[in-house]
Formats: sequence, structure tokens, C-alpha cells
Amino acid sequence: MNIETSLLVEIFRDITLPKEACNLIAEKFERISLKKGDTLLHANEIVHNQYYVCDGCLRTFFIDHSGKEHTLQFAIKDWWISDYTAFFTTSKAVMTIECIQDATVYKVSRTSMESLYDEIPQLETFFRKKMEKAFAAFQKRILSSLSFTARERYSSFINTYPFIEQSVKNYHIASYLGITTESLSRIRKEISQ
Amino acid sequence: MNIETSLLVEIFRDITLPKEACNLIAEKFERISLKKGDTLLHANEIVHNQYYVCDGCLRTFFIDHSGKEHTLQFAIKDWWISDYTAFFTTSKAVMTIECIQDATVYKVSRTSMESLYDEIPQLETFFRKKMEKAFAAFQKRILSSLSFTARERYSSFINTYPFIEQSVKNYHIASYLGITTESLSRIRKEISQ
DNA sequence: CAAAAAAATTGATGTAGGGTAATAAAAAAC
DNA sequence: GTTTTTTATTACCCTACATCAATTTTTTTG
Repeated sequence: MNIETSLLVEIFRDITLPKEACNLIAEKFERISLKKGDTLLHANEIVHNQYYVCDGCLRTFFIDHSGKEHTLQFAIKDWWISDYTAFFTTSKAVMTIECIQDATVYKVSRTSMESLYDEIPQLETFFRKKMEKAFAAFQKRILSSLSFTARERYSSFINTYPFIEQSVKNYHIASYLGITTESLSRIRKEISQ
Repeated sequence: MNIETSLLVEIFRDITLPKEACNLIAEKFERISLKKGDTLLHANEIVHNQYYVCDGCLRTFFIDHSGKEHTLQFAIKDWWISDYTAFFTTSKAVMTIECIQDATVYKVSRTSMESLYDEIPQLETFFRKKMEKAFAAFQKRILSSLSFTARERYSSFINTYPFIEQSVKNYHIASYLGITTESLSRIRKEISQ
């Protein structure tokens, strides 16, 4: 068994899994330990897996044609992370997943997911609901990039994700907000006064 | 029956539905005809429904504190539209859905969806996959807003959605790209030269 | 705890795109 | 088909944020 039942119960606490379901799931998960700075997924690799974050902090980022990094998302305890666009179609990653605080994650492949969906319909519902929340968060982010100033986006970020703010560098936050680290610094100064 | 089987077959052409499933679905759908300018959903209303666009063109937009409109998405033939963030939790819309070209849509409620998911598991898979695509599109849009200039976003938009470009006004496109109609005009001039 | 490296701040200046207003072109209404 | 309304363009000036270049602060390493 690759993951303890107690952890599975925690991951899927929104649904009640029969014991056999737990066993089915357990054998599909694999534990990975990561050090700060490790790369869990490189851009251009085929994406076979998604990861459940047990502890630590990771981020997915995109490197544009000029070499600049843009953070799409952070993930801390109890979040799932992958390059989902590529994961859903088992195609090449456009993003990189980097560990920014020593982390423990559990890996599960798309193939495993599909077979688990077949065998445990509750699981498909579980992930559909996760998906709905992630979709809503992305919608909110798009609207916020359309209608908020950099300062408003920063305030909204630290209010929405106070725990993430503590785990990441300012330049990570800047690259998430779509501004430079210098601009973020000026915004922080303004707010503190 | 509120929707013809032939149309259902078209909507769900990715999956093969048994006849009884078709009947179950058919009775949950309701046809709505819309004129240009009609509002299908007002901000602040509880969102009970999503809509399948049969023909015509609609958009969802958000009005910010200064009264400016920001287009989240357009929908043409064979797209689904709603304020999904609110739809998923049956809560209040933050956005408005407006018809921008005379349209025919089919309405289906969240409650109907949930009961259909129970009765027709293929349907949950169908919508999960739709969801995955929509999620990927949103991800692409966020990365594009982080890393592209207004001009690049415009080029990318007209390449990705040539059919939408034909159905909407330039100021709709501007509000989707996050720029003013004046800036879009300048960009168009630049490109045409 | 001293030295080196990484991260954050500050200042000076540049620029993409915004705001306002006037005009032109296209579409709708009569 | 002429008038009215809506949409798009252009010109001028402005602002939020970027870029570049030091400098300071914080963190890491030996």
C-alpha cells in the first residue's frame, strides 16, 4: 500500500469511502518528498500525473518568450496541483511545477484516475466538485485582472490566501499578480503608510 | 417534450445515449428565444440554470464599482453559458448574461443536472470533460493576460475565435481583452498597416 | 558570527495603454 | 433614402506600472 488509509480519509473527507474503495485508491497513489528548489514537472514533458500536497508549498509557472516567469498558481496543504490543461489531455506541459518550501506530495496518474472514476462513481463527483471550485477561482482571477488595479489585486490576494503569503517570496507574488517585484515593493510601502 | 431528440443527439454527440436517457433529458430542457439586447440573467439574481446555445450569440459580463463592463465570455452555437461560479453553488450572480445576436437557447437547471447525473453517469463524464476544456481555456486566458501585450492578446483572440469576432462589436472584444475601445482601435490600425 | 548570496527597496526615467473630446463611419429607424 | 443613433477612429495629454541601476536588508552558508 502506497498511502495510509488515514490520509486517504483526510483527502476525501467530503465523501464516505467503503473500505474496498480505500484499498483501490491506496494502491494508485505514490508518495514523493521534495526539497525547496526541486522541479516536480518540467515544461515540455508529457503530463501523466496530478499531485496532492500533504505539506510544504509548490507553484506552477509559465516562462514566456522573453524568459519572464508567470506564476499560475500556488499549492499548499490539501491542494491539488498539476499542469491541468496538459494533464486532461495527456499532452506536453507548458508550465513547470517547482517546490518552493520542502514538501510531501502524493502522485496519481490520469490513467489511474480514469479507472478509479469507473469503479468509484463518488470519486468522479468529488473531483467534479473540486474542479467547479477551481474553475470559479479562475473566473474570479480573470475578472480581477480585468477590473482591479495592481494594488487591489494584491490586497485581495493577501486576504484570500493569507497562508500562502507566508510561504512564498514577494517576487513569487508579483509574478502571480502580473507586476514586477519593484512595483509590488512600492505598493507594499504605500499600504504600510 | 421540450427539446427534440435530434437536437439532443447533436448536443451530446460525444456520447451515445439510450432512448430512455434521451427522454429523461428532454423533459428537463426548456427552449428560450432571445432578441438582441435581451438579458437572460441579471447580476444579483440566484443562478438556477445553465444554457445551451443553439444559435445566436451571448456574453457574460461583470460591472465593476466604477460602472465599467468586463466581458468574461462569449457563447455561440454549441457553447454552454451561465455564471458558473454562482450556478455551481446556486448563489447570486455577479455577472449579467446578455444576448448580443438574436438567439435560441435551451435552459436546464442545476437540480435537473444533479438528478440527471445520478441517473445517467455518462452525462457526468460528458460535463466533466466540458468542464476540463473550459478550465483549460481559462488557464490559457490567465497566462495570456500575464504574459501578452494587448496587441498579442487581440491577435490570439481573433485566431482562436474567428467566428466570435464576426458576431460581436469591437467594444465587446475590447472589454474581453481588458482594454478600452480606443486602444483596440489603435491596435487594429497598427495591424492593418 | 562573518562573508556571500538572495531578496527587497528606492530613485530616475520610459512606455503601454487610459481618459477625454471631437469627428467620422456604419447601422438602425423612420 | 434621409435622419438619428450607435459604433469606430483619431488626436492630445495623462497615469499606472515597467525598466534600469544602485543600494539596503534579509537569509543562507561556511
